Amino acid sequence: MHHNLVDAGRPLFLCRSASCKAPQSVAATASAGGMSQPRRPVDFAAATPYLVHDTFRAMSCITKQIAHLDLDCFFVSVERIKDPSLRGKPVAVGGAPGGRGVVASASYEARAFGVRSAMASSRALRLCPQLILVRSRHHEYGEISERLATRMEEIAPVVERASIDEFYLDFTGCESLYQNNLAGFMHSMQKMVADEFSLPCSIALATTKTLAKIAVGTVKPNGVCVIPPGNEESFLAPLPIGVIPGVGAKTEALLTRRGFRTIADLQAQSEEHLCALLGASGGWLHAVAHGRGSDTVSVEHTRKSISREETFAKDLRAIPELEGELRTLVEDVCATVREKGWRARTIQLKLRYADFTTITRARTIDPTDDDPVIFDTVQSLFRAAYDREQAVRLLGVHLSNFDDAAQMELPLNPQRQHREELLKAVDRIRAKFGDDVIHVGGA
DNA sequence: TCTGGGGTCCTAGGACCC
DNA sequence: TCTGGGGTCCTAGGACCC
Repeated sequence: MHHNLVDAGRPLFLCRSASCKAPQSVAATASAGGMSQPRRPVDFAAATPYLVHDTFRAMSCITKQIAHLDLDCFFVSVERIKDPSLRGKPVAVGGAPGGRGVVASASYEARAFGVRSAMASSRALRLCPQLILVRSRHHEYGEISERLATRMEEIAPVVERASIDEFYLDFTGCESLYQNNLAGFMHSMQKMVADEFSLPCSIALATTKTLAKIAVGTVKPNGVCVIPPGNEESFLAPLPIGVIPGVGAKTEALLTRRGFRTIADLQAQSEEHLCALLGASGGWLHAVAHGRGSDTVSVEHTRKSISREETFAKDLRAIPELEGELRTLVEDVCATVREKGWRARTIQLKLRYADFTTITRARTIDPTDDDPVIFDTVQSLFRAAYDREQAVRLLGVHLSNFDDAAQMELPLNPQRQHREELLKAVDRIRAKFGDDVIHVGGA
């Protein structure tokens, strides 16, 4: 993702990425008409010789064919499978309405009332009193997303899981496997997702990831959009700059102040001018406005950080209580790290006060996955940082800078081995009986 | 309006090293 | 007496995404 275009009004860097919010304006999309469905499903094992052939072709001809598949209000759609009575109604999945929850996903019926994701649930209910709020079941959504990705890997050559509800598929050079009718195949794929998973989705096909993502936003929900090569600039021109993934509220405000409204306004500027405004990120923005950008769909992805945080139902001040919360967060996050077989080097505490000011404090130590070691570090960071005048709204523990334990491991000494087994056993007990039944003591 | 939780990436500035 | 230059690592903060 590219972020940080703007910091305190100053232009900063922008990196590469692809993800974006839904655009408001819908450009004429060159959807291929009269498309026929492929006659048979593609068997990729059998197709390998073609793939090799097509890969060479793809390398020599530059034009990519990248699809972006985006599940429409995914969490709500999953809840509607479980409870069909939610169909056609304003529904939001999210946190407790009485507490401090926010909306994670809103149905299009709810969006008509102005309900948006990340909005406080209480505000959503004021905007739409008949709104049905459903508690989020993230685990379930993750499993369905996983199954869908696996299914897509059977019918598309290269699949990147961009998020729980977004996927990129690279069809470059494989047109012949789809009867030279990729546009038609987009519709087949959409139908497959509807038939086999009961999930609505939107799909766009374009020459870069960023463009496909922008395009899909113009046809949601339940749309298909194909941008034929060569039509990138004219497609983008009328869209507002805010649809570009990486241009968030701050950057949009900065650009608006400078008189930019549509992507056409960006296209009219030289790269130098945009760089003068935004620093090096201006170059990236210039490329995206002209329909260029990241076109590498990559299959594998390694996590760079693992974190847990919790906003309390009521602000807390008592130190034993706060440290108890920290202990739970540490145990949680450590279990995940051990599951992966990793060890973290950088341990970060996050502290948000009642007035929403947020600080982070980090320390880098020898690689570890050991609860007490990490807890001691977090506790000392907390004791040094906590301003006792203020009540605490949120605490978080964030681990990063991983050493792959399997990779770096020298043979374990017996003590270390014993410790590993102890920690794993504790994880199993916690998983079975709950987090509070057992804690690990010092090494 | 009153702001979740999980991430990614980027910047600046300082420490430290050669 | 006035102050190099490049590189890397670490920390804090922030923009942005779903």
